[in-house]
Amino acid sequence: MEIPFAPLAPSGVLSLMPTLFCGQCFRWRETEPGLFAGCSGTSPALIRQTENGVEISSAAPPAYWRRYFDLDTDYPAILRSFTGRHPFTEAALSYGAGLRVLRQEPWEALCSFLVSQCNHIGRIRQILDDLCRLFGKTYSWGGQVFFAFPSPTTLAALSLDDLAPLRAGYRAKYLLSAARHVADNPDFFSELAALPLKEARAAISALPGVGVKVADCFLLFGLHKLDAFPVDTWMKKAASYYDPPLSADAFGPYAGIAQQYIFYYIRSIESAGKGQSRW
DNA sequence: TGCCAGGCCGAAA
DNA sequence: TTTCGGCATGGC
Repeated sequence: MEIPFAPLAPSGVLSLMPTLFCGQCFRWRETEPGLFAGCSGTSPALIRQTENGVEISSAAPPAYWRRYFDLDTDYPAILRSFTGRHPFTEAALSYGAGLRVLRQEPWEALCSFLVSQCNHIGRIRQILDDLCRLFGKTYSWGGQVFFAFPSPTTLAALSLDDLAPLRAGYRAKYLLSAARHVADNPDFFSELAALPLKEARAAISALPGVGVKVADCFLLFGLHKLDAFPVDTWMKKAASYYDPPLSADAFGPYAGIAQQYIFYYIRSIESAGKGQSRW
């Protein structure tokens, strides 16, 4: 049976490859060239990039995915505010054209970056896929099987032994403590979202395994606080690519967006140097 | 075999 | 306040 696709974004507005594979999320996969399968919340979707733009097939209403891809935020205006900062930034903005910072489910984003610490992209994806396959609800759409991200309540009821098959190492205990905290405080994320960046950062940093890096990644990718700026050792290592060093001060309230374009660009340079294919 | 990976934690200086 | 070893795991 033919799968119905509906227009989501016109050409030039949203580019799926940089958006889904820039390191802000880990569970989308490209099932065939230009076609991507993934799940947000309880909503599986197939999304494809065509010459006319992006089209989507999902049971969830278009408004859900418009919000997920942040299509009601004026990215051209934001990106214009970055012009003139530095030639390296200009190159990054050009390279990642169409990249948008997703409005992911906060719980999934928190878990994703707890798992990400001191880990490879491939293993992050593997661990999160296994987590969903083992403990998430199953959905089918378009002839494909999808696994939703398990809820905090579901994970809170598990033990370290239950998580052992994930091979997540010391990160497993961070997942469990976060799950138990959120399960005990159902309004945790909505309360954090209402706080200013500094206070929200302090609150999320109180969880075990959440340091400066995980906190800022969560604030940017989970709570869509666009001024969060997840500088990390990797970014510092890459400082040789730009002078003066990258600073959140240079990008104002949208430092997180600028950072992500630059991060994506640097990753491409590093991968090319190693002779690796797209990550 | 050794190093590294979108780090964090706790102890020591 | 900064520095540093340990922490789990697996790919290269």
